[in-house]
Amino acid sequence: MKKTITIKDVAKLAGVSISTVSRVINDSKPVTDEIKERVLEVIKETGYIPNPLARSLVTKKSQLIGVVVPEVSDTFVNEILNGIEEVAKMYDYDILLSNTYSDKEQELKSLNLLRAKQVEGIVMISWILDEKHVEFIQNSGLPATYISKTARDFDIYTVSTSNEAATFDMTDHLIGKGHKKIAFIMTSKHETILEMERLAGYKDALAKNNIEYDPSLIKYGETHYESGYENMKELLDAGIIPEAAFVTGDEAAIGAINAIFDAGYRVPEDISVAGFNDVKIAQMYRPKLTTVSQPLYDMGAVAMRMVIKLIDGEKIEEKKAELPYKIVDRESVIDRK
Amino acid sequence: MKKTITIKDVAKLAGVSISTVSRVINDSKPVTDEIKERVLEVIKETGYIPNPLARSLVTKKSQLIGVVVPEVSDTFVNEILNGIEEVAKMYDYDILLSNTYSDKEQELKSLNLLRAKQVEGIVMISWILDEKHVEFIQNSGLPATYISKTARDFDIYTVSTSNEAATFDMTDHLIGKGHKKIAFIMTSKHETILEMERLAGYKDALAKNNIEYDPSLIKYGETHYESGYENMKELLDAGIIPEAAFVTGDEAAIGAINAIFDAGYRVPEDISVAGFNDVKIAQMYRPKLTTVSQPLYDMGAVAMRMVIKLIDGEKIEEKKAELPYKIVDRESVIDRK
DNA sequence: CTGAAAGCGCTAACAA
DNA sequence: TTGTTAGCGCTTTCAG
Repeated sequence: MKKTITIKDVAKLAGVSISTVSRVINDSKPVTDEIKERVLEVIKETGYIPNPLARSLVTKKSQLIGVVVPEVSDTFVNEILNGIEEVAKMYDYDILLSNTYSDKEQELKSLNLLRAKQVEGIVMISWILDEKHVEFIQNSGLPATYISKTARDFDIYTVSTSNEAATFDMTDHLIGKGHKKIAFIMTSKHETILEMERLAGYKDALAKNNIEYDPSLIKYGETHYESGYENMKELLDAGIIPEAAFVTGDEAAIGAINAIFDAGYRVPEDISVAGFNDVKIAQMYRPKLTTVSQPLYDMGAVAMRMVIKLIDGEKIEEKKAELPYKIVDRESVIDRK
Repeated sequence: MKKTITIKDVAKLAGVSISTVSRVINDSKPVTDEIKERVLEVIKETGYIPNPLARSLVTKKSQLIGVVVPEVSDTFVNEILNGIEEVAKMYDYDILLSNTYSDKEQELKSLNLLRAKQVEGIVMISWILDEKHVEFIQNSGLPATYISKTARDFDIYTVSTSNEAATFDMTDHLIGKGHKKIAFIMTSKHETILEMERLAGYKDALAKNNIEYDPSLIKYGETHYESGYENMKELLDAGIIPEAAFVTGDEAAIGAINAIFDAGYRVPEDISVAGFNDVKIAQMYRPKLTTVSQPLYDMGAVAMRMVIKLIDGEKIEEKKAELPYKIVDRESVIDRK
């Protein structure tokens, strides 16, 4: 173990007081050039690094921002994370990452933990916002932004894309391609706000096109591959063969496609499949996935930028940043007309 | 802003000294039950959380472990990370993540940064170990482990799988399936240790089976999808149509498969393709990828466990943990015999 | 078993 | 411009 060298050592070696040293490292106050140089010299020689812990303790600034995510290994989350990280680095913040596995209990724990760790702000990715958490964060007085699909009803800083509108558009797009019997496989559970909004979008599109709503075409699940596979398989096993399936997540959509393959059908010739998010694999997979593209990276970047502004006490005009989505038409949806 | 409540407040409210409060939160010394309860009561009421910064400052333990990775969004890295995180959480450590984009310069910076942040140990994932970095870490006296494919020559704590043996085995496996003209697409650049080891494995397998080595079948690249696609495309465009392609990374392998598709060939009927790593998508993709499976999660877990042992001053018998790999035979390789 | 006091490494008044 | 000093919130001797 190496003895760690402190500000005192530097001061002694340079023959000045510790405050002077402090001043040169932060250049917070003027210091004579000559002395400054001498101190810098010593710092270089000794390889001294200020202890950020001690510094944080007094300044109450940790240069840490807490990021809570439902699941790091989810590619969707991953791409948002890239945006978050980039901006954090740009402003010299470090990130404390907390994985909640979409567990509400764990989410609260993470929040607590992060607060304890003295983070200066929080970015939270959560499909479904919980009143309790919002309250918790607001009580803590910490600057925070949410990346979510269901933040509309809260008076908080959010970045999102319009979930309902996107669902509507994709459904409408599918109908436009001549599909009528459209399975709707959600990557969210029953009775959540997310589900309600999506279902509303789906139903509205149906209604607009005079197609009757058929509940047996609806499935609830999760974002991962297996969930999509299972749900589609259940449909097929039940003898329900849709013309198209709209799965609200790309990984799950690919799962669905594989289930279709395994049941002996072709995609898109027999059944078209559309996804949501436009994650990397959407382009890697064959057939390339038709999906709703969201500016994932940007969402992360914007959210992070917002908390930093909040930390710095800058004003933000608009609490809700709604980023644009778009339909990306690739190979997994066929034109039936 | 809420006034944060400190140990002093708790002490006053409970009518005891701060040392007593400290004792009950750490239960480091015996405290009368009655008093203990009173203090606990106050803590609950006030929602007091000890400031870890202050604590770390005196104990010199940050409960932080630095993890430096080449690229978080790489699925390979991601799965290792899961193992790392799980173990960290188990032992109550937090993780400070640093992304280097495989840049040697950045790697050194990250290391410095982490050290400054007072991490107690380091886990580093790096394909190619650099003498400088190893030296840096060793000088810092920080407990560290490396997850790497090329750590053999250093006297450091490493977890890895045998790169050369795995390459040999897969090549041999391909040959066993009746392939002779086997393209070898590496996800590493020319003139790296990694490349040399892999090439050695490949050549040895060829030699063992009396197949002549053909340099025009060899390509160098990177781990990502695009790189695999490009390399395969170049081969095909040059009129070189192998019977099989061994790509030393799954994402790149899928890229290669797509290049083959786009050129109008079938996989595996026309060209077999094998990958390396057995990342999640290897099973999601169709045809399912034949690949070398490495216990990614375990590698992360083992590495993390090692640093923690190191931090705790426990002895570790073996500096090199070499984890087993295995050939996973799925659908992307056909039997030609 | 409990309290007083020192001190972790640093910043920020306050004097000089 | 510089040094002295008082903390930041906590743990840990050291007395009692």
